[in-house]
Amino acid sequence: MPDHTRPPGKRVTIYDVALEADVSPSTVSRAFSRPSRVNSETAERIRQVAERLGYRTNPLARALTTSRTQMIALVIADITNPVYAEIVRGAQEAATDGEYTTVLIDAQESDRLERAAVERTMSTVDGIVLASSRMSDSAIRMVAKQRPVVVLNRALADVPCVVTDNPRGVRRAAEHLGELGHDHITYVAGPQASWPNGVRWRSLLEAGMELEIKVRQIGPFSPTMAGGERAAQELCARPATAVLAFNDQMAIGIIRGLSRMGVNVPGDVSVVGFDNILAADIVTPGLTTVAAPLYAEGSAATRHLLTMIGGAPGHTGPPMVLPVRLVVRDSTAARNPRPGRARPPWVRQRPVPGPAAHLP
Amino acid sequence: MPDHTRPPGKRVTIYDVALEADVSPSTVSRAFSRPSRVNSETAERIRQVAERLGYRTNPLARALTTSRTQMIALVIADITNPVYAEIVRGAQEAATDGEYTTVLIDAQESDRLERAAVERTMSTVDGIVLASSRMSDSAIRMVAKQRPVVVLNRALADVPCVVTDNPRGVRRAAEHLGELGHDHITYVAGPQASWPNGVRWRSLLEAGMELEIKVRQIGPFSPTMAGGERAAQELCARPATAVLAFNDQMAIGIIRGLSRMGVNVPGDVSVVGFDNILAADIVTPGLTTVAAPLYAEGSAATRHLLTMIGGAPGHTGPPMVLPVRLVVRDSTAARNPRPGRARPPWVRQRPVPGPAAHLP
DNA sequence: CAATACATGGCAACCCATTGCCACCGCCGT
DNA sequence: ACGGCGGTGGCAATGGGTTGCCATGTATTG
Repeated sequence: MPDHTRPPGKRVTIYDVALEADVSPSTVSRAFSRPSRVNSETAERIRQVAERLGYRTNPLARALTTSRTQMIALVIADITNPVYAEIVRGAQEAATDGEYTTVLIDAQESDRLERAAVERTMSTVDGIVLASSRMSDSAIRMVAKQRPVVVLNRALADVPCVVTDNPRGVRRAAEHLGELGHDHITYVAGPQASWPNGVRWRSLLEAGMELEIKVRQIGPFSPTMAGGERAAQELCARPATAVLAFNDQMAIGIIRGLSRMGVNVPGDVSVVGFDNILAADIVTPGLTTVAAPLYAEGSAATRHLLTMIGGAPGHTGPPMVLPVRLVVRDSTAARNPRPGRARPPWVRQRPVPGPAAHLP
Repeated sequence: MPDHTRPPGKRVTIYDVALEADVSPSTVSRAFSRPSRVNSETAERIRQVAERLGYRTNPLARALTTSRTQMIALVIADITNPVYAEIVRGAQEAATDGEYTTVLIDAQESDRLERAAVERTMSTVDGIVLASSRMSDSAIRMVAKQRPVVVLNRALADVPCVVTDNPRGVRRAAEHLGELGHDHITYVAGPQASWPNGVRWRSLLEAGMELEIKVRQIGPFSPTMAGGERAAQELCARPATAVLAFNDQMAIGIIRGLSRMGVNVPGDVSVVGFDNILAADIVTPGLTTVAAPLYAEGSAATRHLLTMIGGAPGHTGPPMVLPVRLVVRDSTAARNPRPGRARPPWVRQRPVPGPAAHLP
């Protein structure tokens, strides 16, 4: 029997296996990549020899000829944002199901970093999921030209997209606030490079129109707690009784900022967030928010990407829209519960400029 | 002038560039990988042609000969846990500085998944950072034999490690609770596969010994809010006035669970967590916790890995220890502030079994 | 029994870049 | 004028699999 011990440090290749199993390298290759193409007994023998020698097929070498690495990239805007955790989980599950490995890339909310990372990774992966990309439309199309791409949380012609039903979410939030007696909603904007940010504002404009609620926008602010606290300061200068924040982190920041300044939520101001992150449930007061099916987003986007890689035409129809729901907690309440108070007590003396128009 | 338009879908290779620039492929290769080895004018010409043709060196092909992919893997136990966000940031920064790409792998707290993922990825990366690995020591050593590995949040002979000063953190927490009059601390354990979990408990045993504070352990529980809420129920059966939780998420879960049962934190029970996640600051009451330099952990581990990849011997001395600090917030308070109450009012009638001994 | 079809396995080209080694050139020193 | 030398650039092998095509050998069919 030939020696079992290979010189250490040396990779075991199909050639080594071929030698031991007394077949040609191509047969060894086929035994793994197209088992039906080789006699089952031979295949079994090869598999055993391979096992004994500790052979592992080299994915890089394989990729060189097949140009399939069995890896997909998942680009997220900010790993610090808990929203993405669930999305990642969903994507990972779908990828694993399809025998794919996910490489996660954190763009740190930076257009530049995102492009650089995508650039570097592109040639190494079979496809890309861009979750909340901060890149420009044209940059995304550029990427999509070279690799299968699915875009998450953003709609873009000619590129397959998965989005959540932002208009409906905003509408539900506005209805909810309206029912509580609020006739004016302030939208606290997040990053301008964020697609949902624009959509949410426009949806709020529409909803305001239909529901006869006035709306205005302040910001943009960083989509973080710190950003929310800064927004709170600005809110003091231009008071509001109902606030819709770009996301939960900002909403939480707003609540903290307001309470630090003696403003009560929901007594004086109602606050609604977006995303329903875990923290929304643990803050005091619990945050009313628009919940999205995070896990489903990740998994739907990834599954679609996988079919594209498998050769399906990236059906460039309308984006796939996932449903949302409003989770009502304690950060929203009826407006001005204290009778006789036209305005919350913390309104500064400076008169509020005439009611904000429905901006274009 | 030859045609500028390449057949679409076809990758541009050094051969294409060589043809256009009228040099041999090897010269093109050298123009990029060892510019000093080729005439600067030639190199410039080649670079321009390459630019015009849109040539990008194929990292896979390069890796095949150099066996360097310029990628490292960062394996984390649970992407849902916000602790890792900062670690990832630190690691990513260090990697980017060294011209490396990080591929992030989420093990979902599963030994099995972690092994599988590492297995799949190993041959594709130049090195691995295992952050809070759930694998067995032997499995880790196995991996370390094949690729440079740095282990984070775990000490392991023969493998380079980066850990935080758990003993000191526990000691500080115990001192803090002792100063508040607590003479008994209950440790709420996290995953048994977690190395810090064991260390924290043992450190608490030691600290208890020295500070003359009794200690006991309950658990293990899942290191999540849900796990903490379950722990809270068990805490009701076996009351305590001071609790040290494995991490912040459990601590928050414990606080919620307790308050749901009418127990006041910190009035009746003081709770201390570990990690100082963002949420620790936003819950009510604010969570007293042991803070670790997360970002530094990730970056230190990665930098060390990079030097190993660069050829340095993975100095297998003692682990690198990073300092911690105690962040005191509002979840800890003096024991039994209400005079005349030997025990908090919520103690069930069933007598508490004799004070837990200092277990082995 | 001849003719054809199918199941297996080998040969060799190919994927793309890297690199050791050699060849050529112009220039120097003697 | 000739040997030697540094600077450039090309040839060809290499890394580890994959795959089109052909050559067997066996099984099926008329």
